[in-house]
Amino acid sequence: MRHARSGTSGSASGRTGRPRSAEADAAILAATRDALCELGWSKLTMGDVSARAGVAKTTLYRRWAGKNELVVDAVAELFDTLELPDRGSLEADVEYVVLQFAELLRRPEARTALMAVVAESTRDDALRDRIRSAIVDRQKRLVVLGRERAQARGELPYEADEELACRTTDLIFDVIAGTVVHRALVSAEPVDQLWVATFTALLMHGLQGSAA
Amino acid sequence: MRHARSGTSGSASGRTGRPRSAEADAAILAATRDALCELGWSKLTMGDVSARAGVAKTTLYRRWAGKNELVVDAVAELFDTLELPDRGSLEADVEYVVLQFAELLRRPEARTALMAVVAESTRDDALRDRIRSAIVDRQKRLVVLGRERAQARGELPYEADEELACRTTDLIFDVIAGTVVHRALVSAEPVDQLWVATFTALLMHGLQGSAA
Amino acid sequence: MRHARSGTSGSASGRTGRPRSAEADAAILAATRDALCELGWSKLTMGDVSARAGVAKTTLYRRWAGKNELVVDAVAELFDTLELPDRGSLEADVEYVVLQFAELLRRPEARTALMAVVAESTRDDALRDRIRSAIVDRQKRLVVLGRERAQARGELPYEADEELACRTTDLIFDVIAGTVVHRALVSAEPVDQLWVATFTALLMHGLQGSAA
Amino acid sequence: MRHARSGTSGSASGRTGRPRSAEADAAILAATRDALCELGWSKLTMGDVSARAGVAKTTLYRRWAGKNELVVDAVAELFDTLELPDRGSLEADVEYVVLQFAELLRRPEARTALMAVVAESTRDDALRDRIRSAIVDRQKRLVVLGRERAQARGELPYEADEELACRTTDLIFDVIAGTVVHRALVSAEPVDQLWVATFTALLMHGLQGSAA
DNA sequence: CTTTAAACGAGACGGTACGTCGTGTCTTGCC
DNA sequence: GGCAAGACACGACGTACCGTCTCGTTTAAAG
Repeated sequence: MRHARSGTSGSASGRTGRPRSAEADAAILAATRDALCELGWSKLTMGDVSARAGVAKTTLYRRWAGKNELVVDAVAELFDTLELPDRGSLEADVEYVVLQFAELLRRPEARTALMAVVAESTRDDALRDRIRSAIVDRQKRLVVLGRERAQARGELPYEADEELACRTTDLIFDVIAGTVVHRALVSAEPVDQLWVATFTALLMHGLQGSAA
Repeated sequence: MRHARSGTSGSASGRTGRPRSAEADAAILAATRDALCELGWSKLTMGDVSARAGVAKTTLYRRWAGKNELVVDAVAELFDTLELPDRGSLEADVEYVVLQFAELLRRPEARTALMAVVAESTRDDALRDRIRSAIVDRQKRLVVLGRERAQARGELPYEADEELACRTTDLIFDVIAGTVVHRALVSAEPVDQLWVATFTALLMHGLQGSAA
Repeated sequence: MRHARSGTSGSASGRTGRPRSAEADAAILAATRDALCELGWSKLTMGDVSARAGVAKTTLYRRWAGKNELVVDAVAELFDTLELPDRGSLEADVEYVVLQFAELLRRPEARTALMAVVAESTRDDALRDRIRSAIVDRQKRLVVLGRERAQARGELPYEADEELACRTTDLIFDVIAGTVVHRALVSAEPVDQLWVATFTALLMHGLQGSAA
Repeated sequence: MRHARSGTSGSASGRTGRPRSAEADAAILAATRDALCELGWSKLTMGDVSARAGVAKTTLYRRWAGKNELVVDAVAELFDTLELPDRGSLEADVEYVVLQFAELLRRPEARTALMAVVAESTRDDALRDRIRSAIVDRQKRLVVLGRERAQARGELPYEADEELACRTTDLIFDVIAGTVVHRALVSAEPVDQLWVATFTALLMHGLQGSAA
């Protein structure tokens, strides 16, 4: 997750020399989110972040290779706050996760950063991998969890074919995340209760029809 | 679409002085797409575009306010090439438009630019409107057209409630465009025949279920 | 004397584009001398000079390759103010030029800059040439002038051997300039009336003895 | 000569704790001269010196306050190698010392460092004193020695006025050192046999004339 | 022997300046 | 007036050193 000499991190990272400040890491990521809110992606500068964090620019570059990597880590922490409590039915679970995701996308730091790093990742394989591991794959867990619950409830059948199940999970993830992002950022229309209900209904019918 | 004195453009726009070169406009937009391919959004510069187009920087700024506006116009031309020939059934039409859109998103100039301008638009209302009018609303016609054909074929019922119809169109547009973009750029997985078929099936069931 | 496209300077320098600001040149050189006085050579920065001159850093670098070249030009203007009015005798002329040179070396901008650029020039041939042409060779004129006057007065014989005359001129120049600089900057002792008289006496005896 | 806790230096300086490494001192000064040769004054860095000496930066700063002080000590060791064997006459002694000094100034570490520290000393009184005690005053001994020998030989009269003798010594020192430095570094001309002979002749006539 | 305290290597740290690049504006002179 | 050329003020870039600090380790003399 960090630049150079990370990997093992912590205990045995390097035996000699002054150890890296853990406070600095936290301060930098928080400062990055602050700056994203105030300035947006394109006007965020490394110098500004370092100043907000009360840290030297070199300290920043020692840990992250650039703005892209820094922002991915900063917003990944936001995405990790998403949860999926059991709402009693698949439909309710879907509605809940859609609303929660939409709420996250109302936060200015998430709005401005998410599309920007994805845009950069189209020309930077390392960045794409970082986004995938730090954000995408971690959130897929919500879909997996919802599916398992629905299967336990008998709302969805168990899928014997492992690979098919995986493809379905990916598809559902892309449909939910993609549609919400498009609605919120591209169409720039509100993700309100009515829209969520309509979208969830469409998705439920789709799921049940496909599963049949 | 242009900066200052645009609208009518061309012949009678301003009475005195040398008229603006129409060749320059085309050259600039083409050069912008070239530069997007080679350099990507973040490394594309106004100076580089002007040099590629064989045009002075002032000429560029006389027409567009900045990089954002220029790139929106440049990629909008790409999106206008999308078409929807009648494939005989709603399902076939959907598959076709999904494939065509995915193909567009394989072009490097579209990949890198689309997400980037959307990211910028989260903090720039004028830019959001420009994107909406130059790209989003123009492509919504494909959904409307598909719907009308399906209704003519009897695959979908006519919707009396105008506003409901509009909301449904928007939803379908967000689902298709959002899902494909997410698959292609965020998940970074291929949009192949198998995936398209699965996605279309899900969508068809969703539509039929909701419409019932 | 300048960076790039100088040479012919002025009229036909470059036909097209905005011409370089002559005011900027003067402001930069003045700002450089100011900064040398206040900060000294080692704490003078290009950024500070550009700020004092009310000019962008790029404007500075467009004209000079670096601090060394800039400072040479800035102090060269100081050296050009040296004059040698006819004081009636060779001895008086020598005393006058020594005093005037010592006075120049009391100016903080000259003290700090002169030795520094010479130090740099030991590893930079281009800089050495620049110092030679902008400062050293221009001041040698004072020695030549003093010699001619002394010959006209009959204080010194005319030298038939051109090359010998040249070597003598160089030697006298090194003796006067070197000794005064060493006294003022290395020994850091005052160049007062008494010292000048003693030094001049030594020099006059040396000249007459050698010439005999 | 050193930073902190020097003065008394050596054995009883501080009673307890690990004593400073004498090897480190020598390695650092040697590394400094090496670096001066390779990089010159302005590109010499404390970090580089410490690396060459196989020593931590802290070890370096524990002994010297900065680059200036370090370099003064490093070149002072060079100057201490100058000697003045009895060549039989004042003239021969002068020629010898001039040649030896010129030879020292051909060494790149001396060329680049000498002028640089003098330049710095114009704004740093402590540095000027250090240069004076470590270099200037120590070399003045050569002039004093030459004078005493000449007096013993009867080439120069004994000077009763102590203060006048001292002023004369200083003047001769400034003339010799200043002229040679100016010839070698500012005029950047070779100090060859012919030039030395001419300069020495001038000086001898000057001395004899003044002494009369 | 231990203790004790400074020296030592390594390297992270907050700063400052570097020299370059991109932006958007301006000033020329030619069309 | 459009336009190419290019200078300009501004501000961010990523790097290099500065001199200080914080670690863990080593080393000699005092107890």
